Amino acid sequence: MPQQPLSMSEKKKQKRAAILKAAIKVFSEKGFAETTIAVIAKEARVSFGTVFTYFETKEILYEKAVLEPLDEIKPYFLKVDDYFSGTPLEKIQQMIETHVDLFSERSEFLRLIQQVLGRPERFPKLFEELDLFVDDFVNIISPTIEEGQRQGVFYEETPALMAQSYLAILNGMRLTYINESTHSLWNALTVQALRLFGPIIKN
Amino acid sequence: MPQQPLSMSEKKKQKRAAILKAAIKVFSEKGFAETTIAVIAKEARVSFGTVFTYFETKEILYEKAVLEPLDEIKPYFLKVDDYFSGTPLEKIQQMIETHVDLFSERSEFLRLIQQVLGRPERFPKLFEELDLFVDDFVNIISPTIEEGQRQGVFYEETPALMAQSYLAILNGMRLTYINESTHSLWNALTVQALRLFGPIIKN
Amino acid sequence: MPQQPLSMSEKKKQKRAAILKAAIKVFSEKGFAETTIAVIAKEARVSFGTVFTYFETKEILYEKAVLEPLDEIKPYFLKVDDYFSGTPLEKIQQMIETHVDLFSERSEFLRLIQQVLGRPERFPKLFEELDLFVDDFVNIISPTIEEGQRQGVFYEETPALMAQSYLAILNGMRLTYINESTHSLWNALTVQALRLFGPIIKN
Amino acid sequence: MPQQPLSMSEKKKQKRAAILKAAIKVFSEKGFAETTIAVIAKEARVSFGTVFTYFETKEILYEKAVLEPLDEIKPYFLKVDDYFSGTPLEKIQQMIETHVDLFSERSEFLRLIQQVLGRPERFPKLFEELDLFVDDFVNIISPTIEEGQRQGVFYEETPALMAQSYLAILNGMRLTYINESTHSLWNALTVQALRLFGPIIKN
DNA sequence: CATGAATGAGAGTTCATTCAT
DNA sequence: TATGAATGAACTCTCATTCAT
Repeated sequence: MPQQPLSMSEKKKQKRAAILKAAIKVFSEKGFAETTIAVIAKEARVSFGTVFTYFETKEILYEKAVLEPLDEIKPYFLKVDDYFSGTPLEKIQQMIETHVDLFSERSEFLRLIQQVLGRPERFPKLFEELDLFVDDFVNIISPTIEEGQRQGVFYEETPALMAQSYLAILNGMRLTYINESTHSLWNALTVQALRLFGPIIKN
Repeated sequence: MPQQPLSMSEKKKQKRAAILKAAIKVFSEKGFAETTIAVIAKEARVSFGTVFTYFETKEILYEKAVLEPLDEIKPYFLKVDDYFSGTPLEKIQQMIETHVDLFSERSEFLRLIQQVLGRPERFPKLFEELDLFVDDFVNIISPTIEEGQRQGVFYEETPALMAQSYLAILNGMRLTYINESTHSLWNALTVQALRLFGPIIKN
Repeated sequence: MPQQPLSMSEKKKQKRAAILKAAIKVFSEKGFAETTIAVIAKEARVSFGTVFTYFETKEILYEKAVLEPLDEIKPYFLKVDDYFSGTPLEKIQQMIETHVDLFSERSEFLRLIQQVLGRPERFPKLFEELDLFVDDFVNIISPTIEEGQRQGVFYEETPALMAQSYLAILNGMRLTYINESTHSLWNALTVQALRLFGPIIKN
Repeated sequence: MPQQPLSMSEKKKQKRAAILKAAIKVFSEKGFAETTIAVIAKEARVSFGTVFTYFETKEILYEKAVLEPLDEIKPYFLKVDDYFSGTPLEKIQQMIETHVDLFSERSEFLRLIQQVLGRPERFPKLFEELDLFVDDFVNIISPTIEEGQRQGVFYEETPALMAQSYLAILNGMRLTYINESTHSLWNALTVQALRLFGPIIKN
């Protein structure tokens, strides 16, 4: 019986989640302007009025649809030491594999981020958020890069630039490539990303 | 009298060019959906009715606005031997510098390409065009890469992948970085791009 | 135990009254169309679902919200002999003072009535009710007017018209004036209203 | 031929006027909130899109629909000396007749003004306008009232109050009365209004 | 050719009302 | 009985496109 109110709010949470999931899907495919609330509602199997019950405006829904996936991938970028271990080279290698995997399985992440990066004046708040995320990533990853540099396996480059060029290549990975699940392609891309850090000879 | 129709068509060409230029600017900033013909017309200093005199629909105008810049940058990707010379390493280095320069000065190129790449189902024709462009680039650049590999200065990687990862990092370069005209940043990015081809130690 | 249902219905009555009071306030300020049930509910400190428990539709709630204040002021218009005494002039003078006071303290009365009078086709039932009220007032007040006429202190005018012009001036009193609680203004207005009945020289 | 451009703008003016006329009609009947642009468009026999060609928003259209009639009636209130002549009593009498006539023939004036007066917070700009209009009227009419007072035919009352009570009775005149075109009723109302100024005995 | 008025499909948003809990 | 989530009709406003001038 004490679960009763919980199950109530549980149902609401589920519906909210369903709408958000639908929004992420549709927004990532069609962008903000060409997405209609009606389509999101249909995808979420609710009436379009219900969308407004959970999200006040389309704009707010978009923000949530961007920030929620961002929060989901954040740990894989910011908790490097929790997820990856070994030598700096090994850690970076694991990280890259994880990131490529992440985007290959949930390409919406990439699309939404690209949409925001392409329109900084249109989505200033979200852009700012991404900017901070980049800064955080740079700060988190720098010590590992520096250690690798001391070990002589990474280039003597400012860690910030190395991190940013890595994000650039990640970001620039074409969704069409990504969605092709040819493992050999991923491996190759991973190696190429790694080469931004140090001179890697595949064996 | 025979000049009359010529000067007329000259005037018309100029007007058409003004509209297209305005369209490139506005589309690159606001994307297809959030751009209105009225704004393009204002930017081009013509009435919005005139836009339709030169371009049948908004859709067609967008196509031209994407393809024209694409044609403009094509030579710098496809006529590698005309523009760049020296050893493979030198050629690739010159090429990268040229491309980064190109995007840093006219970031609309990058924006428009990213818009199309982010919506392949929405702009199938344009996407196809970009796809062909990538293929062409890969074919053009491969001999140079292979020669570099034979000389032992480039990684032993399939040239296609190297070319594609290069395009990825170019594409992923953030417009905000790009627009900052700090030369040191460009140089650094150039070096990082070069590292996708071979192990480069800055001196 | 027999009190239980009584106290229950007491509680219900209080809640109903709270909602009606809130409705009167909000409807008088915002009119029918721009009032939302949600705002009334908030004002009454109940959930908006509860409003529908007590009043089937917004339309019905509006009717009650108009008629209840009307019933509240009715005695002051229709029970002239109960409230006022003395010569016809004295009675009318007292009446006017009472009416001006009434509207000055609870301007919602005036607002709601004006809303209905301004939209006879929209609120036919309520308009009819007001019409009957006017007729009743005319009938009630006529004997006093006629007596005053016999005494030579009132104009020789059809009592109906005198009553109606009096209602007109009452109705036309601007709420902004009314809400300013300068007593001198009220007195002056009272005198002016009185002058519709007979030639009054202030001393 | 020089008329050509004139006739163009003439046509536009006519269409604009048709829309405004329709707006005045519908707004006066249904109020702001319950009026839809579609109905105004239908009444004006244009597509509803055309309404927005001439008036940016519904709000702006309402403002024009209130202010234009106001401007139309203003002269009859503010140019007293141009329209009326004779003794103060005669002038005021003519004025009242004119005003009652005005409202009896174009009752929209009255309705629109009442709507604004009933919602000062909702229509602050329009309310302010009406306030200024009242002030102007008071200033204009005061000399005539004062002269009448010197002649002993008007009450010794502050002219401002006399003017305001006159506006009150005008404003409070019920549209149902007004629209009944029984001349005897108008005459009677005119006399009653006059009695706010001085003790009038009908003969 | 150039212009911009006219049109109406289509989108976001509001809100009365219903009804399951 | 009280609540508030769900619904969808209805409204305002935008804007590509057409076409008369």
